[in-house]
Amino acid sequence: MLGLADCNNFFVSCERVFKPSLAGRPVVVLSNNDGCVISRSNEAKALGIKMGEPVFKIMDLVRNSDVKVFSSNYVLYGDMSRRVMDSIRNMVPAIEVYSIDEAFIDFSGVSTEKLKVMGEAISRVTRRDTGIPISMGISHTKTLAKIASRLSKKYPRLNNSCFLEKDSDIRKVLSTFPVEDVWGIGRRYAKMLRNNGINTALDFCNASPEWVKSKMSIVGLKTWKELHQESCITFEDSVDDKKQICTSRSFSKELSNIEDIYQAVSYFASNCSEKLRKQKGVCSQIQVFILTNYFREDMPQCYQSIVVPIETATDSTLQLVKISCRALEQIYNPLFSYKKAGVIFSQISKKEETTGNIFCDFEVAKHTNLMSALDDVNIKYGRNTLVMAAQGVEKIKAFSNHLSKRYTTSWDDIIEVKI
DNA sequence: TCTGGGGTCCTAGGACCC
DNA sequence: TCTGGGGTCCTAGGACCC
Repeated sequence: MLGLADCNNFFVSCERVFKPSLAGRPVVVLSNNDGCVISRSNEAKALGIKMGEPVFKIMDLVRNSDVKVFSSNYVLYGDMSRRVMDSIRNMVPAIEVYSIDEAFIDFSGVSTEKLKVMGEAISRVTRRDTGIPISMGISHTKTLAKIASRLSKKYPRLNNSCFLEKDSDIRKVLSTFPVEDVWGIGRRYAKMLRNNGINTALDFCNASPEWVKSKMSIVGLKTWKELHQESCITFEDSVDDKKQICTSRSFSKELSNIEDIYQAVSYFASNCSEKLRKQKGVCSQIQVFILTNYFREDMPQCYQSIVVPIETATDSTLQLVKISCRALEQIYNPLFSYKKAGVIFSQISKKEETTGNIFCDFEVAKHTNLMSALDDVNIKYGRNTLVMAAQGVEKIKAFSNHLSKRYTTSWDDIIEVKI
C-alpha cells in the first residue's frame, strides 16, 4: 500500500504556526511581487477567494472581511517543509518527497490493521512536532492515495486519515468523485471527458482502455490503470537530478533599458548555476527569454527566446552569466518594454562524467576552485552574500509588502548562536 | 497601478544516417 | 502505373503537476 501525506493549506499553515492568533481567521499568501493568491485558509476559501486570483481584484473583500495577507516567504516554507518531511520519515519505512507540501509513503510490509492506526498517528505526530496539519490518504496506488487524502480533508470524522482498500469502497468513492479532480487529469482533458459524458472518476474507469489511450495517450492510460488499482506510477525514494534548471521572474515594473535587464539575467544565470553545482552537474545549453506585459493591451507585445549551445559543458557562474548576457543582447529590442525574463539551463550532465575539452579557452580548475569558495561563503553567510558584479548592487526589487519573519532561519539568530 | 514560478513527460514531424 | 526501408536524434508544442 502507498500513502500520501499532504499538508493542509501549507503556506498559510506555516504563517499560522508563528502567529497562532490567525487560527479561525481568513488568511491568504500571495505569489512573487504580491501578485496572485497562491494559498488560502479554509475561511478564505469560504469567502469565495479563488486560487490564482490577482489580489487587486479582491481588495474590497480583503478589507471588508478582514483577510490577513502575507507575501510569500519561501525561506520559511522551505525550512518548515524539511521539518515536516523529517517528522514523517521517522515514522515510516520510506518516503518520496513529491513537492514542498506532499510526500508519498511506501507502506510495503505493514499490515492492514496497523495501517489504519498509522495514518492517524502520522498526522497527529507531525502536527505535534511541527504545528502543520496534514491529511493522509492510503490506498493501492498513488492516484488512489491522492483521492483518499482528499477525502480525509473533506470529512473531519476521518481524523485526518483515510484508508481506502476494499473494491466496494473504492467504487463508491469514485462514483461521486469529479473527474477533473483526479490526479493527472487537467483542465483540457477534463473538458474533453465531460464533452464525452464522462463526469466522475467512475465514468472514466468504465471507459475502454483503448479509447482512453487514443484520446489521452499513454499518460492518460496510466491514470486509468491506477484507478483500477494497477500501480503504474512508481515510488521513487531518491530524487533524480534535474534535467533542466530554470530561474525566471516578473519585474515589479516594466524595463526597457538593457542595463537593467542585464542585471536580472545575470542574477537568473547565477541562481541557476548555484542549483546546477548543488546537483554536481554541468550544462552545455542555455536558453534566455524575455517578454512584454501581455496584460497591457495598449503596448506592443513580444516574446523573444534564444537557445545557445556551449562548447565545453561548465558549472562556472562566471562563464554562464557571460554567455547568458551575450544571448540577451541578441534578442533584446529597445523598442519594447519588458515585464519578465528568464534563464533555462539544459543538456545537463554529471560533472565527474564529463570529459574535458582540449580547446577549452579558460582554466577549468581555477573556475572550480573559485566556485567552491563562492558557494562556501554563501552557505556560511547566507545566500547572495557574494555575487557577480554584473548582478548589480541595486537589485531590481520585487514587491513584498507583507513579508513575515524568517522565524526558523533568520540570520540574526544564526549570529547569536555563533557568538 | 496591480495578473507566480519551476518542473516533467509524451507525441509528431523533420533532419539525417546507412 | 512504378519513387526503399528502417532507424535515431532533436525540437516544438501540448498536456500535466505542485
